[in-house]
Amino acid sequence: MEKNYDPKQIEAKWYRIWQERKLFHGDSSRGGEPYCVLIPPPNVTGILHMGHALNNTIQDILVRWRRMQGRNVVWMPGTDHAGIATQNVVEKALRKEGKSRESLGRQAFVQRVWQWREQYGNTIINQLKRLGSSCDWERERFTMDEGLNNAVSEVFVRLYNKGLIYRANYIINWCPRCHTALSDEESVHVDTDGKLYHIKYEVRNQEPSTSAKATADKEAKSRKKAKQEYIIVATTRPETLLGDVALAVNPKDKRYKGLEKKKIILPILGRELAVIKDDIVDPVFGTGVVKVTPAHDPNDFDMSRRHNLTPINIMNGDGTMNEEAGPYKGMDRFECRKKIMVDLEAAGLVEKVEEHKHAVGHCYRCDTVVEPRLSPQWFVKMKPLAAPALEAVKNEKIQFIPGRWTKVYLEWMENIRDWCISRQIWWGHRIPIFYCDACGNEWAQKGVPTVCPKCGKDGIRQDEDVLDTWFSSWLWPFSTFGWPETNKDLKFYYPTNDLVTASEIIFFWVARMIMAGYEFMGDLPFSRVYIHGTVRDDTGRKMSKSLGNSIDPLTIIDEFSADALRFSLMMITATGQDIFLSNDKFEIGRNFGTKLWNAARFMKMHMSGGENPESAIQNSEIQKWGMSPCFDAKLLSPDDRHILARLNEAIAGCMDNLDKCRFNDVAHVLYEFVWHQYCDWYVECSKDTLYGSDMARKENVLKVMNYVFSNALRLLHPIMPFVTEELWHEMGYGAEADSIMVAKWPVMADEKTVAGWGIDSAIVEYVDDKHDLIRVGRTLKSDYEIPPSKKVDYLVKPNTEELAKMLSADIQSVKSLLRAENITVDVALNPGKAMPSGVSKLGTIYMPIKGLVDVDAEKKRLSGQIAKIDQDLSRISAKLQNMNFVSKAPPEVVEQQQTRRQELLETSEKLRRLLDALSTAE
RNA sequence: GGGCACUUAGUUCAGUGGGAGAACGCUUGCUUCACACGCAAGAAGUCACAGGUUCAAAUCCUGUAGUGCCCA
Repeated sequence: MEKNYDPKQIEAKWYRIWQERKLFHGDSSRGGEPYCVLIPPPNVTGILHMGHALNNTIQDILVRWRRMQGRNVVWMPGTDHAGIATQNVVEKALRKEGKSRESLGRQAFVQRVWQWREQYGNTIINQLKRLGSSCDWERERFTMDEGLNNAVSEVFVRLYNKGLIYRANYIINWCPRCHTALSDEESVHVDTDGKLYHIKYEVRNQEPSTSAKATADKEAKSRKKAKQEYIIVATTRPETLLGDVALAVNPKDKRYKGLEKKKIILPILGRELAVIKDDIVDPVFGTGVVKVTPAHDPNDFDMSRRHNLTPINIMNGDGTMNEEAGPYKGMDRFECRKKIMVDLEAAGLVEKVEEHKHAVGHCYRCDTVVEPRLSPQWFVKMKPLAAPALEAVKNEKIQFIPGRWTKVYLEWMENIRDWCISRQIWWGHRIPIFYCDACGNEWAQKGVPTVCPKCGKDGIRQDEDVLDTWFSSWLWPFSTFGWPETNKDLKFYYPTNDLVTASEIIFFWVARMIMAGYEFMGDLPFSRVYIHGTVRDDTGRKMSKSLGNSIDPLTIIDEFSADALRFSLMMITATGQDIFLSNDKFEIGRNFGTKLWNAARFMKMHMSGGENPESAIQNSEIQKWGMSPCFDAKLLSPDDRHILARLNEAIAGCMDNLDKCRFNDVAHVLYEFVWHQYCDWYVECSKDTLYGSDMARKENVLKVMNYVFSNALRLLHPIMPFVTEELWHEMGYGAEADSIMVAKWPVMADEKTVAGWGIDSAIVEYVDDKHDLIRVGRTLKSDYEIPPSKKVDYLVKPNTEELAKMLSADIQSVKSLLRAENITVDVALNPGKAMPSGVSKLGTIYMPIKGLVDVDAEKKRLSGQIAKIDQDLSRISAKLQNMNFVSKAPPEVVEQQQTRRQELLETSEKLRRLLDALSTAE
């Protein structure tokens, strides 16, 4: 074995073998207990980023764990056609060729997108494989494939016929760059520094007049007489005033009493505006008067419907002004904003301009400022669908982890708004609505009709729009299993179990899947939703390509290995908290992988005899050592027993934390166990035996090591699949279980077994105390600047006769860890002369040194320790003297404090005695 | 404007009623026969602030300040 683990070839090799052996594949005919996870389908345009890496590592951990537990597992993979994003990518490529989608035509364009997908659409899938994701690739789906297409039409037709899909002229979010409607969720609000423009609208007194001319004359007169009257209207988008049809005030606002009787003149265009009263107007905002622009603002649109006003659309789909904008026709919306302010300024109609922070909608695909726009679109009525989905979360049939997301979900569901599902693009599921030119019939159906079902004529057209991509994603939990056809797999794996995703798509995806699950399957789609955090850079910014602060997971895999990436992510990812990443954090995983590797190398070395092959272990059963406890319980040393006890704890910790999705705790448990318990203590303690000549003991220790190590490998496998598989075979365990992927998940040894191994709390405590003794002994050496390799003598005075006996029988390991020449163990020890000493949990340890002891320095050292303990001691004593504490605190807490006080007292006393001894021995 | 998080060692973060923890970094020593991607020893914190509840608060409650996110 190499000194350092080289993951490159090894990771590729195992992934290939796993796939060849179909270890990722689940099949309902195998029966058993199903476990199913659905991948949040990444975009076909996507490339793997840290968010994906985190998301998929978590899923892979769950899936590999359950597989090892013997569950019948499917991790359903696939990609999402990402309508707008993909269309954008292909249009960009076309532009480079000097073409446009219009010049190609719809059919050719769509064909071109398919070509693009064939060529590049697998990028992210291949990247997921490098990460080690054990998806059931035979089942890979695409939201535009035939089956899912079928599911989408089926759902559309059903909802349409149920009256839950309707078409309406409504204010939607319009992206002038993508040239399509967006759902509310796709318009991302960004706090923006804008301006609040206060504009003067001319007020004229409304007079009963018969002719416009007479009015005009009178007005001309009155204008001469009195100074002009104006009303101030505040707006953030002055260009939209061209589409104003009214002004509105709050009916309770006394300042504007009677205003409705007056006539307001729209600046520039000179249109007459009505004044309406509406509760929605906030009297505190701006001047309390708002302009009403129904075609360009959702609130204004609602008002226009309440007050029967006709909207005026002033903009084209590309964000330029149309003929209704008069002199501004053809201008871009932002250019128009500038120009109109210049003109208003010139006319003296600008009262003031204030700085104003407000949230502006941006297209989530291209970041263009979204324009509210009135247009005919298709919507899904969400209220009826929401009811069972709300109920499921309320009564905890579906659980969010962490639980706080429950509120976010309920909040959104309770105020759910209809879902705009039509998009004015070409790449996507075409809306299965047909129109008959002859009889005006409109209907929804699957497939392509040739004649109108009503009149039988053939002049029929299909709706031009396509569906929102999420309209196919929300069916993912069952469409991927072949719905609407029923089949064994669908029955077996649905409802699925855990969903792992980010908070960003709770509304987009999670909520809608729950609704679709109940509507179309009559059952929930999954029972747990684990929401992980967002990956940020180390300054807290979201990682994004445009900021250039993203860390490419593939670069990390190349530099550190996929295992290192996965393990590091898990170590630093607290449940549901955001993660702050920087490159050096991945060293954690790499170093840990190397540690594991070397631990295996060490064992192998001793099994094969190392430099003396003739001392190699001769045992035909050697392959089985990892699989079951083959060691002789009678030959177990305290250290053996201790590590076996710790293994049991680690198994319990992993199980418990995996169950609760506390992945960082799983990683910490394993890190602590493998590195500190196993490598730092157990392996070090065992060296004496391994390098010794007692072959029976040596073999027994190796049996324990193999047993512990193989369990550790299995516990680690879900997090670090590659290195654990490699070591599994390297250690020969593969002869027993073909792949660690399907090796048995470790279970705790039961009480009887543990007792049979001679493990009890006393032995575990003894070894813990022995470690403490060794630590204190080492500190003595270090404090006296004695090189660790220099052999010295120690004297130990154990606390009890019992401990003395145990330690004497076990002294060899202490000797080797302290690099001691000789250790004298004696309960009655009383060294007559001054020497460095320390107090451990097991007893007092002395280090006789040649030459003079610096008594003052030693006194200072001990005094320092005493001071620290006395501090603790006085705090605890105060507590125990407090009658309130003693009477009100639970007895076990009081008892615990008393015990602790006793321990501290003893330690303190021993230290004082050492201090005294220093003085008297002089 | 509403909601949700967060504030603990130099840094990144765990901890959630009874002895302040980890990793990295730092200091010192170590070419100890698995591993320098290592070993050993160490230094390092008014647990944001102010009140309250409690025998007991980093932990629960209220408020303040700052940071971030989501929704309108």
